[in-house]
Amino acid sequence: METRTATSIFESLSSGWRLEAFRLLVRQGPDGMVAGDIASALDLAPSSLSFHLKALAHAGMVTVEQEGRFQRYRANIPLMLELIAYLTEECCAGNPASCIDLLAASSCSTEVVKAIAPKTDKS
Amino acid sequence: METRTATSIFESLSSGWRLEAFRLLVRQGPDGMVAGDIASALDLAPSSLSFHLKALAHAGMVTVEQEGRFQRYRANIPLMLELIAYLTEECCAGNPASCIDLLAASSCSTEVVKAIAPKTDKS
DNA sequence: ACAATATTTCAACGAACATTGAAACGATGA
DNA sequence: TCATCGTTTCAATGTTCGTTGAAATATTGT
Repeated sequence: METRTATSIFESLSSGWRLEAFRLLVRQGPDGMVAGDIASALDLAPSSLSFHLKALAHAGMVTVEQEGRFQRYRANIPLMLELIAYLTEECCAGNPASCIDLLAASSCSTEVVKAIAPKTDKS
Repeated sequence: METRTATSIFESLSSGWRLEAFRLLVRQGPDGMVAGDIASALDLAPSSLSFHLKALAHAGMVTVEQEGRFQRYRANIPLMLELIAYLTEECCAGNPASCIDLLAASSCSTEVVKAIAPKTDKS
């Protein structure tokens, strides 16, 4: 991932409204949400939400699909994970062992470990 | 992690200079770097670098320690991982299976898997 | 075609950010 | 203590961001 891409994503997540909108869409998963419902959920003016969704879409963090008279937005999970990889790869490169130890404390890694653990330990 | 904390961090990483500085410090690991060396490495005016380091420090992404007449900066790796956990926990909560599949494709998770794999498989 | 609905675009205003150079601060060594 | 070095602070400037309300666009149902 290029620096410019990463800064664009970070900028898109640097607003409270945009971060809440993105996390809301992450929670909805593949179903996504239409603009009006997002605006209602966040209690934000449609005009302002559109501004923020456009910023998220420009950064690639959400996708939009026309659905009748609605616009359905979805979180771009793969890109989110690319961003995480971008941040962590340098850490791992430097001192993999300590980075892994720290990652083990994160909730998502915990999920990963739980998914892998059964193969390593029966207890 | 609170939304406000996360947006503060994202904002701190939304500038090219700050992202480069942070990644540089991540690469240096526990050794960190003094301000002047960071300025040289990035070819940035000391005054401007100070502005950006202050922003990173305010967000908690770097720590600073006086060392004689130098100021030594270090990346706050644990906070970076907390941020990753903040982003990924919602994803995992919704549909753990697909989130794990996607995580497996990320470079750092690859490192994690490599670290765990030997316990699970001798090949 | 017309009206209603969903959403975006636009202009304008105020607020916040980034760069610059000069000045100030604090630590060091002669 | 004096000069020097490393770094930060400050003020000024130009740029970018966020909200608002009105207008425009696009889709649907009558």
